[in-house]
Amino acid sequence: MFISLQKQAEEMIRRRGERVTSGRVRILALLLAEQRAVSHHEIEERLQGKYRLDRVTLYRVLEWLNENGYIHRVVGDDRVWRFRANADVNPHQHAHFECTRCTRVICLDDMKTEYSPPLPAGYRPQQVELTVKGLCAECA
Amino acid sequence: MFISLQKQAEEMIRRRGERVTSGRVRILALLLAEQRAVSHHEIEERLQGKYRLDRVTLYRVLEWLNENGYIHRVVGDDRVWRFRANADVNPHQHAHFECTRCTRVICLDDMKTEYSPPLPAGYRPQQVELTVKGLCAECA
DNA sequence: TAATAAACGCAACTTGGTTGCAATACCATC
DNA sequence: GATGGTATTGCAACCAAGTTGCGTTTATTA
Repeated sequence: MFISLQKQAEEMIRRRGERVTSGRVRILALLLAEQRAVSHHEIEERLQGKYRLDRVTLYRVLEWLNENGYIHRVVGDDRVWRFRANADVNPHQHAHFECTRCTRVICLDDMKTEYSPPLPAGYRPQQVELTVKGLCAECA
Repeated sequence: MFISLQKQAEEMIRRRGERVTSGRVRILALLLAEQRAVSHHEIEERLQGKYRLDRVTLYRVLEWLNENGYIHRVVGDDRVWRFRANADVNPHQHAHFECTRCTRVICLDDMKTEYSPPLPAGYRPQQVELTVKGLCAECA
């Protein structure tokens, strides 16, 4: 299943001349298939059996994918990192929705805030993050 | 020092008929004196000597102050809670600035976003949080 | 001032994430 | 296709932030 995503993930990494490892491909493919931001723990659960990966490796792969711009991460109110594959949209301007009941996080990709609030003198903005908290469709 | 803030803090709690304890007063006063959001750890450091408080108690006091609306908390990219006394502004609409170098967090109180981005069907927004990341005046 | 319910302090625990290091897997080159 | 060097992996141990249980102390109310 998701063979095409595996291929797509592999191709994304190879194209940039980075080392293609099974872990990177599997995780990136998994995140590409996902509509929302998933936690380290959730990813670990899905990689059972012969696909299982050491938790440390998983952390490192996620860190690597993040640093190299394949994915991005958000920290929720439960202080847990959640990861999502980057669409080709501007990576420095995205919004998230966080459900206050089930802690699920989804990305609101279609928003295009160019909003930049007034900052004190000397402050330099680099990135604006907007999080809407509330109840998701299932919890509402 | 800050006697008036101690008094103010005490008065805030007493006025609502809640139990006035030295820990609550000290911490609320400390937060009232602060222009930015401070972490549990920072608060602990400032309460040395005869003012020192057990870390667990500190966590519990902060939790209590938060639940009772005296303060609010933000989680930064370092996954650490930071606390700030609530101004009398609308508590459900505030913005923060987070320095990507020194992790300092300040509150941008004067912003008045009424912005509510389009959500998927069935989703119910409760609160909008906007975080601007970048370099603070000292780190820029 | 005594009764009592809420707060506090201590110790032990949990969870999410990190570090060091030896073993293994990519991939470039032969 | 074999080989070697470097990047990645897995394991074990570790760390930091925050939580839980429980006996002791303290703030309030009568």
